[in-house]
Amino acid sequence: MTKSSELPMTSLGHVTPLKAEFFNRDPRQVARALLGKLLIRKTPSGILVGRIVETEAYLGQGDAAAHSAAGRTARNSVLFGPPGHAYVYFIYGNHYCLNVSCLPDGVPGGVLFRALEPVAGIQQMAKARGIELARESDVKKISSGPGRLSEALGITRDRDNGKSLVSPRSDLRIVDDDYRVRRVAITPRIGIVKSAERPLRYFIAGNPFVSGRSRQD
DNA sequence: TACATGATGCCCT
DNA sequence: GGGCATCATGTAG
Repeated sequence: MTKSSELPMTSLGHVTPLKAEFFNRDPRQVARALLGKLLIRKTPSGILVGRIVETEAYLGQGDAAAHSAAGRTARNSVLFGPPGHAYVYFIYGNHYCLNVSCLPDGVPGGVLFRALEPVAGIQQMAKARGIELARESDVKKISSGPGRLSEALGITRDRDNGKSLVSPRSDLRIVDDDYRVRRVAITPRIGIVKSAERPLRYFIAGNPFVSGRSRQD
């Protein structure tokens, strides 16, 4: 509330930027709590805003699917650092995925952003994705998927890996606009082989912008 | 230095 | 529903 005046998004009304403490806990709690929050990207040509509708938790220890499972390396070091920082990695030769570090400095863990519901800067995001907004349903192609949302927001490893998501000066932040999530669904994570059965994927039940199979509640 | 693999998305059938 | 592009990273040799 105190910082809301710093953000040029008066059209969205009252918002509260999340602080580092929000991320200083178990990734499962963070993944659940992030649903309904707004991810905000400031660019030279405008503000991009998306509501977080789908996340996945990656536990530092005892989670074979997590990048941090085999210990600290140059690539995954952000996951071992302080909470509230962006961990961006390149995957399948084509896509970037955005995560946020959780837990105290020295303890690995993170949350993957899997899907956003476009809120503002929709035209600019569609352009970044190279898609035409011909029909209403085309909006769902903008940021329904981890690689898609990264492309929509212009997120890359060089530009964003290691960046704070809780600094007032950061061009990438998360805020709370008091949006109420009605119902949360929990399922196994998508696209992994190890620890594939663990229910660590969280999404807003019934939200049409959730990626892949949004059924189940 | 070489090689296998992956927290994906797109296009084709 | 399935195949494939495409490359950074980690590990083996």
